[in-house]
Amino acid sequence: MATIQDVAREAGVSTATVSRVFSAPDLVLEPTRQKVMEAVHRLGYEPNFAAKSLRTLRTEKILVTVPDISNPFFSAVIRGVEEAALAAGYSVLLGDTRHEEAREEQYALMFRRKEADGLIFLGHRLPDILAEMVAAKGPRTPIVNGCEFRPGLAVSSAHIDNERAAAEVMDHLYGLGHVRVGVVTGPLASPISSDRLAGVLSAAQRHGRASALRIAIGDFSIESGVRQTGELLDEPGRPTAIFCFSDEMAMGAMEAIRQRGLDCPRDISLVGFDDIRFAQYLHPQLTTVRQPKEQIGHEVVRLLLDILAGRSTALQNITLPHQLVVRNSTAAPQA
Amino acid sequence: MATIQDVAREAGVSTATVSRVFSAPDLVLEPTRQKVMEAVHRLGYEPNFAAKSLRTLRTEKILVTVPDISNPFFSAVIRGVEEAALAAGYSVLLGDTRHEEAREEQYALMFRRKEADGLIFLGHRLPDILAEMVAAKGPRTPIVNGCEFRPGLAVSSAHIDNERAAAEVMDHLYGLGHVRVGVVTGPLASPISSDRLAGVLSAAQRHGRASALRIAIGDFSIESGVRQTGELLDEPGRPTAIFCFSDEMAMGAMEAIRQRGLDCPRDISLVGFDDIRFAQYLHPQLTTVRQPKEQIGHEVVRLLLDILAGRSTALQNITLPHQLVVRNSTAAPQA
DNA sequence: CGCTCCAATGTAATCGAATTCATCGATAAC
DNA sequence: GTTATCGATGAATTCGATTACATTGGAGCG
Repeated sequence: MATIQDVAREAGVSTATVSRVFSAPDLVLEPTRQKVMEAVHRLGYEPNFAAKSLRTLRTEKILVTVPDISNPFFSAVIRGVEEAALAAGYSVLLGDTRHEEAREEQYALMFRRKEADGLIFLGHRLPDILAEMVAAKGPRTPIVNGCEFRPGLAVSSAHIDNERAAAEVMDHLYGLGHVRVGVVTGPLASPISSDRLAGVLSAAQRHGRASALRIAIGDFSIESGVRQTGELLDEPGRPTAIFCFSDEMAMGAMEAIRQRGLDCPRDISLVGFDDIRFAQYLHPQLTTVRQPKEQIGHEVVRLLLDILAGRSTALQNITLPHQLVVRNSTAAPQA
Repeated sequence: MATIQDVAREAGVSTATVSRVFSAPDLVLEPTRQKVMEAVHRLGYEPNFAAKSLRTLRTEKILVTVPDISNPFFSAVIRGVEEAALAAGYSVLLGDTRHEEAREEQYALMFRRKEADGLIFLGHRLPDILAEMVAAKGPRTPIVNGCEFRPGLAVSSAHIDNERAAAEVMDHLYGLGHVRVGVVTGPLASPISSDRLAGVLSAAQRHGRASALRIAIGDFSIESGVRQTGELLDEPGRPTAIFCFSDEMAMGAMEAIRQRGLDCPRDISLVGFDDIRFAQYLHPQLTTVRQPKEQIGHEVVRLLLDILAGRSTALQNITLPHQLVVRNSTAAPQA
């Protein structure tokens, strides 16, 4: 591969001029620029990334860690991230942490080695190494959280109001006349689950139905949806409605409902969360909470770019609008 | 951030020794190593990636381009890639090309700038820049193709026997007694579609049913599944079975079938392709062709690592086993 | 005509780690 | 006791691009 020296020699100019042709073309005379570009094409020159990065201390990369790429919710957020990043001239380094702390730490090290200019994490944990960086540099550390919001982390973030969204789901179900409602949460360690659960509880109390509430703890997977919903359905005083904290668990819930010879929504109403793109093609079409997935991706990148450009000084925790999408999986309970 | 010089000074040794502590620990005496490591921890030193990369000409990264990450089939393959890459000390740079040539070229340039040691592309197109590299360096170019196989590209690859898999699907349908079969393909520009179509045609001819075959061209999306299946169902001489070249299109097909008041599998049998993890949770559970998604990811990384390590000299086009998974969406046609 | 100023370009230092070659001291061999 | 050998470490070069600073030549002005 040709280097900048080769191009300079070929074009009969200095390396500085060649460099300027790329980074500040208006500083160089048109005929010179042409000469250089010809040499560039003749040699098939492409600037060496490592050299450039070493000199400028910039990588033009954003590291994004995600608990599970195969989850359609996250892949939609990532699409948004990629889109916004690319538009700003950054590319995306993707890390699937598989919910494992060891992997999260591995990617944290990559970031510390300066393999990326900024870090976006879509989970709820911040590895110690990064927490130290945040403690040291404050809100100007180029680390941003997406989808979740944990005030203690002291990083900017973009997310929906999970508590309110969950309360709205419960309002919808109680409004239809349901009394006994079963809820399948995600792991309660994540704010995404605990916030939603808080919304569920407050709505239940407001409606005077707290004692008829049944809670099961899932892990956002289809399989846990099958299992936990199954348990809720098999208890005495079967609920007439199930609220799962993810669409995937709701898919599992549908299976559990069918396995018991029940019908959704006739016997059991079902609500999911996220509005992944498959939700409207399930049968019955799933009532769920739409998260602005791409928009979360865009916002999170915007927050990060503001930090990188030195434009932002204070933390920003952005709440984006969600929407309860009522489809065919919810109905009034049978008389 | 501390540099290797800082560590050397702190530990009272030369930079060479510090460097050796990391890259060749057995060349340095234990007490020295300890001294260095203490300094490393005291300063929180982490080698600068760009500097290392500039010197060694290696990035320890693999660039993976994929037509669409939000497609569960691809995200499963990517998981396999990530797993194998990480195990070998590489990290994954992910590029979502969204089926757009412009983006494919953008990532091709990244590769040429040496931002990654190797490239895995999961689509069917190889940008010109890369084709030139392959032409120049031959089979030792660290570029590998996954999922698809186009002999003309002259790169190693891992994939299933799409033609045979499609033929097996048709055998299954004809075996159940179906005569009029509708097929929804993907874009025929990709071998993945054209190979499967070849399998469909040969099976149809073998069974003497070629004239009862109806072909519609989709684009692998749910929406195109709804649309194309709809058209097939509305034609005179409605097929009794539909074979979609992806599970997502089959989800769309289910919707089209329901929209017309028909029942799957009673009125229409349905077969998908890929066996994404949602396939078994659809209702009815989807009969489909299982691709060894993670394994494709593993193999493709293995092929690439062989090239990078100089172990392989010739092209390798690896065919992995697929499996027809018969579930509830296929049945004998009504009498 | 001589001086200043500026635009265009060149020279050379620099980024941080890896690595070649040199050095030093200790041990082994004769 | 001298010298070859080897193991551990250091000094200095290198990777390829960016950029501060230096240089050159021509335009503009008095």
